[in-house]
Amino acid sequence: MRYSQAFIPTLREVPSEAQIPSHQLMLRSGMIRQVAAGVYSFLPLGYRVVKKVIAILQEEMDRIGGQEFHLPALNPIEIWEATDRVAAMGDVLFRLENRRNLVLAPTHEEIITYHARQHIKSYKELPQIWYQIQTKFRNEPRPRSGVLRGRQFLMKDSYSLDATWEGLDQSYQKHYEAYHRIFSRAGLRFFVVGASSGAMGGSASQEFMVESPYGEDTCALCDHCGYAANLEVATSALSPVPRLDPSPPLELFPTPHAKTINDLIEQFGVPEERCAKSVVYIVNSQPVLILMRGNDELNEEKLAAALQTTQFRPAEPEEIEDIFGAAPGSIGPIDVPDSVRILADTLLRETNGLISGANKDGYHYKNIDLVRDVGIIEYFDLRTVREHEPCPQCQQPLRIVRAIEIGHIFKLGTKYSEALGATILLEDGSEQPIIMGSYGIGVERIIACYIEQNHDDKGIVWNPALAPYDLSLIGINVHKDSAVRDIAEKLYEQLQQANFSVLFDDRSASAGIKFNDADLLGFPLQLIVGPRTLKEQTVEIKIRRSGERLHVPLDAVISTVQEQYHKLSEAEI
RNA sequence: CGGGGCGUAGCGUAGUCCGGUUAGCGCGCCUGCUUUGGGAGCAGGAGGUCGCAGGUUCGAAUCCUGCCGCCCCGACCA
Repeated sequence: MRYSQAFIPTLREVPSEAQIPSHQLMLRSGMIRQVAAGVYSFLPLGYRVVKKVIAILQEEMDRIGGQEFHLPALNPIEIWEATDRVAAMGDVLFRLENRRNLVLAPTHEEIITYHARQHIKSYKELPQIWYQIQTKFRNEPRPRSGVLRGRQFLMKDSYSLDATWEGLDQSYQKHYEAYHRIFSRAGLRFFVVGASSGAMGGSASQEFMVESPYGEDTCALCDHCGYAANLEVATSALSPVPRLDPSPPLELFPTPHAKTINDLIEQFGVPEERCAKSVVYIVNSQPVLILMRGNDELNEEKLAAALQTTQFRPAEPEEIEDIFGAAPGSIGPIDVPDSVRILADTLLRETNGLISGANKDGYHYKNIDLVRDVGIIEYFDLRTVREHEPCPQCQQPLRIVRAIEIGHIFKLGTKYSEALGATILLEDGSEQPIIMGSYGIGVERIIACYIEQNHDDKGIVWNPALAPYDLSLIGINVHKDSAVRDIAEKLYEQLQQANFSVLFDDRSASAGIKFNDADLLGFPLQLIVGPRTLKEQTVEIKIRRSGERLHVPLDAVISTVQEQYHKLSEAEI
């Protein structure tokens, strides 16, 4: 491609809406332009990167036996009602209501299961891995960070169909390995965490994560043993609050100025871990009292897992007054109405000597014994892990980091096959729903994360794997200096014959503009043809990542480019 | 959906508080000449419904009301 003919609208200044480096650089390098919040056009340069990512995805999915589909983005709403996901997804699901009710698919479990139901009848036809790379639509309440969270985005989604749970394990493992290869080939530094399966349903789930301050997820990591978990499910090795023996007697005491756990600690000198914080949630319109140790933070994802529902919310202060007869700062587990279900974090399991509200304004109880004084308590892991707590595997301190999710693998089980009636006959003649897995990779996120990890103050630093072009061929004064022009044109031809994709900067712009644009676009190699080096019958090769410059005799240019390019490609893997 | 910020030419912005020439500047763009190894110089030029609608006023980018859009924080996130 000749630069003079190319549509690559680079920007010298950073558009004010872009806050993070990848967004700024994708705009500045002319890869993308915004059309609306969370909606972007990929311009030719950016789309070349998309296509390279897609090629990697296809190769690695094909390698594990995946078969590529192209499923429709327009789905009849009925199929989404059948799995109850119209309600589950709420406003995130785009709906079209002219003539026939349709939705824009945010994911494709339903359609995949629909086809499986149509045609898969026997265990003999399994396993299958079906995938596609397609545009997904999700009406995100808050798109952000450029293409990192869009309302329309490209996803590689795949689905495994198995007859047995062991088969699912194998399909899941294949994806795990394929995902490792994909992200490694893309040049990303990433890690894998155990994750919540959320509203998708199903059992095991892991997320592939890129550490970044701009991430929307938080993970607990152990640098010592490699433990890694999304904070939604992370645990630590903290010891439960030990029982006192003998159990001291229950005692009501006035606490007129204590509204919070910290007030109790400051005013009465009680140890934090002996305080039981009471939190009230309304779960399916029923009140639930949740006891947490001290100032431990309730984790709503864990609560959802414990309750097996996401239909809950914190109670309003007025509701708490109505139910407990006391303000939120004075409630506790003693003398609660029978209708209130009581949950407690496992750190409080069957312990005693606790201080908590008395359900009477201005009073607390001390020496509460959860076994002696409180009715039925259900114990669950409900707390949010904090920085420096001991790793659950090796007791070394945990690190808490922000991360961007680039891939997610799920053991779905039979949720969708049951809802849509996708069943098979087994060897013994019995009928059983197909056992499914679901696996996703965000294409734009790979690109944005790559740029987050590979840029400098001049621009992007592409590796061969994702680079939109292999190299920039820069002709200095091409339009005036016929010697430069002839050599550059000749190299342009030869490089293309040697199968390199080349952006030939044949513009009449000054050298500085060309150098800066080349650094901004950041192709792995720059080949600089100018009168200065041509006097010595050489041209210059600049390696973008290292900044290293080689002066190469004219007859050795192609072979040196091949050699350097090969080196850069090797370095990635 | 709650909180905050912003909306002036392709990009970045001044002016808005305190209404008053023809809305200013840098970059980019067009023409000409001179330049050309890290974002050239000179000269000339084009480009604006000041987000939209209504209101106040002799007069509105500026004040008031409503709406729309974008960004950030939070909630949400299969």
